[in-house]
Amino acid sequence: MGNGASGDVGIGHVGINSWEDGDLNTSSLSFQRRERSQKPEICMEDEVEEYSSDGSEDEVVKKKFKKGGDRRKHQRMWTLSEATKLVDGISQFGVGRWTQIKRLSFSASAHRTPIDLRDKWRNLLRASYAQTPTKGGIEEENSGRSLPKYLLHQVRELASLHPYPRKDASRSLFLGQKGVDGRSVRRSNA
DNA sequence: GTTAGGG
DNA sequence: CCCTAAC
Repeated sequence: MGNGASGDVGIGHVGINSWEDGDLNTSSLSFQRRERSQKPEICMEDEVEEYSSDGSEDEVVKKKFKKGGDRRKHQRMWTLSEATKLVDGISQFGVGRWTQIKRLSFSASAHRTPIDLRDKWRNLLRASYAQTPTKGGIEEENSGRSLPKYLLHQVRELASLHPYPRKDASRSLFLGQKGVDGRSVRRSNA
């Protein structure tokens, strides 16, 4: 718990993931690219993306290369917990508040920039839009690879509720009102 | 500085 | 995921 970032992220499986928290930014103008796509390639036997099955968050790079198929250089996989947290954050503050969401809901995430959240939301929207065609004849049933139905439903609700309310982020919520923060939407920048 | 859109 | 443009 050296950094305030580590709060709920419980990675107790492997002790190699040290690149969890701690902004290792070079603080320079030249290297603003962080160390994305350049993660320390630790060739371990098998790095499986496994969660604690219930409440523990997940945080592991998609580097599942077994003994026979070295497939490094992959992207990060957004998991259900992250998608849930994203949808949850949006349900709390509203769409288009990535910076705020990242600061509150993803404060423990070293990676995933506000832009990343928006990117994932875009993909989620695409999935929520391409679902439920159970009529007509085109059955694009989920191959079980996509997100759960309830998640898709939440995404659809949020998308239908407000595309991107640049006015207010609080109130008008009923999906999972966990406690609307009293912070005004006037969070100007530096 | 942040959000939005496209590659 | 990364870059660019607009707000």
